[in-house]
Amino acid sequence: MNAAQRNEFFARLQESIPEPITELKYRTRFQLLVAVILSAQATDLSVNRATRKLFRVAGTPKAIQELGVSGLKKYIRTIGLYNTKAFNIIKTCSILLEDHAGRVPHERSALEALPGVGRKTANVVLNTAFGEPTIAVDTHIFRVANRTGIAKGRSVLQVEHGLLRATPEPYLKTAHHLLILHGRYICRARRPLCTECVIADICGFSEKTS
DNA sequence: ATCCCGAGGG
DNA sequence: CCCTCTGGAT
Repeated sequence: MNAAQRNEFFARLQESIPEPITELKYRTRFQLLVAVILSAQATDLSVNRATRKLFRVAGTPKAIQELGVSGLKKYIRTIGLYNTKAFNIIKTCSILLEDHAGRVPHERSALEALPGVGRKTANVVLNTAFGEPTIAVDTHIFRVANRTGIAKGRSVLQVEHGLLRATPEPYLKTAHHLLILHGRYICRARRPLCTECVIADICGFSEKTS
């Protein structure tokens, strides 16, 4: 894909997606961090259902820490991987309180030092909470990048670096949400809606499957 | 490479 | 039944 096509790629995605923002519900950076940890291998709908009650009762590091692991589990039992997530979130709350004055750190290294936070979650927080030009490669973006050919790679890190090079500067801050929302609703894992896709003509995938 | 792990869709 | 969902730790 050449430079003109890459520009067209993002220009059309932006036109078709008026609000390229997260669908996770949160009020503070801390709540976003918790929601993103919970979103691993889970739908945002499932996460929002749980956090609606959780954040109403406990929306701060101190309040969630006071719930304890078993107390927190009661709110997130309907989300997959809840044992690990409950343990990690309680531990993350104590680290935030002890080392960061209860605030979410802006540094990648400090974010990735939190249990349950890897490169993908750190990238989401840096982009969504702090407005940094990061691209978090999740299951959707990995699929969209490889299918369309905007950035091919076998590993998520490979795709992340490819996307950062392939994305025109004006789209660096919104690329993450443009790609993920396109992947969720159009370029779906199964039965992608190529006939409704605004970039089908510059994508190598749809003609291969017809 | 494997485990964790509920809910929704087909 | 199957696959998929904004992964991380070992």
